[in-house]
Amino acid sequence: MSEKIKISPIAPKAPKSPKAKKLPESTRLSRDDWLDAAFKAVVEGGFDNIRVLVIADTLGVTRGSFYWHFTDHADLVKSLLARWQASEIALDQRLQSQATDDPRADLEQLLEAALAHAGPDLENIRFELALRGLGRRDPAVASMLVEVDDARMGLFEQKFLRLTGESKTATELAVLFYLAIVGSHQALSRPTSPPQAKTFLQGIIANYLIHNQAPAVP
Amino acid sequence: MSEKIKISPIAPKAPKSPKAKKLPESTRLSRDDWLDAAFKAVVEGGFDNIRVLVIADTLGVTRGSFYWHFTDHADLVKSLLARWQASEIALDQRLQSQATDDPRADLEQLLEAALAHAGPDLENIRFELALRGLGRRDPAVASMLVEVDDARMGLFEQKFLRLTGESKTATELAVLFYLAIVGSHQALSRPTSPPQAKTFLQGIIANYLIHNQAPAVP
DNA sequence: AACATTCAATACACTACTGTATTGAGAAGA
DNA sequence: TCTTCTCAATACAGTAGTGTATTGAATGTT
Repeated sequence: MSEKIKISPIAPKAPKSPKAKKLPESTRLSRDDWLDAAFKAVVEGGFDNIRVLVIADTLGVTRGSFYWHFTDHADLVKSLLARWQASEIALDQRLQSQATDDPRADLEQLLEAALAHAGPDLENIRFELALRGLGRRDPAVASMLVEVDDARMGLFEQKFLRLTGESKTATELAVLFYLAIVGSHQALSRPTSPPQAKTFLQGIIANYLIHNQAPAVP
Repeated sequence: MSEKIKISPIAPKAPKSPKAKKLPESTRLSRDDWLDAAFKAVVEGGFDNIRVLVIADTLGVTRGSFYWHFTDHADLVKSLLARWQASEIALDQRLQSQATDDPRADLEQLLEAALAHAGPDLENIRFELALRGLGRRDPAVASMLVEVDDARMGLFEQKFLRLTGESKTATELAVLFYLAIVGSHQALSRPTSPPQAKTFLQGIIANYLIHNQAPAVP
């Protein structure tokens, strides 16, 4: 019937920018691909490093893709946080279900999970630290972190309670245990941190806080 | 002699924007005023929150002032880091000079300094955490932090050595002590952290790591 | 084949910054 | 008083980013 008159911007000459860095060169992108890329951006430069233009570049697409999968920048961040929290809850439940009858062994496993769960290049640790940084500015993030922290603390406390039989002591040991873990995250996330650092710290924490090998001092 | 012909931009009508927030309304600004303001910006939003336009606003001046005192944005950041490092070294030396003959008392004082040195609204702690965040992206900052950390560790180690008499144990206890302190920084810097949190954590650390009150567990 | 869906490219309008160059005003010295 | 520093205001040019609207190309679906 009527001829559709369409203004076309310019000729679509360059079909792909030749700087696509992602290996799955062929397929289209999913929402999770964007979340993965955003995760990496956070690991490398914190939450302020989430820039859709930049991430689009690393994915080898334009922002046209982004605004298809997400309504806006805030949506991306929110989704990323939600995904992290869900995976964190899942991890906690998995750890809880793996409890044995030896509280010390359980604590060792929890410690291992907290430090070794690091993932390739300490990704998870670095992400979590960045998240804590965000929590210092954003109350909503802060309370999410409190939830996660409390859940973890609950696990620790439970184990220490079976170990000491005394509630107050168990709480205090769990707190100390958790402080040491968070401190380790900082230490391990330093760029110069050598590979054996993890084993070193893990050994110290296990020795003194799980196996109570503190030296007797007059 | 010759008449100087000068093009004047527009009439300087508004002498001050009416949103000046700083109290010293009258005087001119010094380099340190800018550094103080940048410090606060970091405390509130990390190093990415250092924006000269914004800081100029909070100081009630324009960026004209900034580019008088600093060559550029990087200069401001560098100066801020240098000032922090210097004050940190000074603090360490002061603490070292205050040593008594009781290592435990010394350690308590070091712990107090590490947690209470927080300053108003935990400014110092929050700044240091932001700094660690920056260190994760910037190798130069990272090595500065390693220096500071090593100096502090040295103090701790020295005290624990006098306590235990054994080098390896002293190192390990010092590490654990430091991990707990860094962990405490994270915990205390949470927006919802209650005022008694500091005393609580401080008590636990002192009890278990300085006074060795770990419960005997079979 | 016709059509609809899904994903991506482009252009455009807008905001928030940095850095530079120039000008001006006030204080301090001569 | 005249001049020189010192510090700040303004205008201008440039960069980097968001968000939106439109178009286009593949990939199903019927």
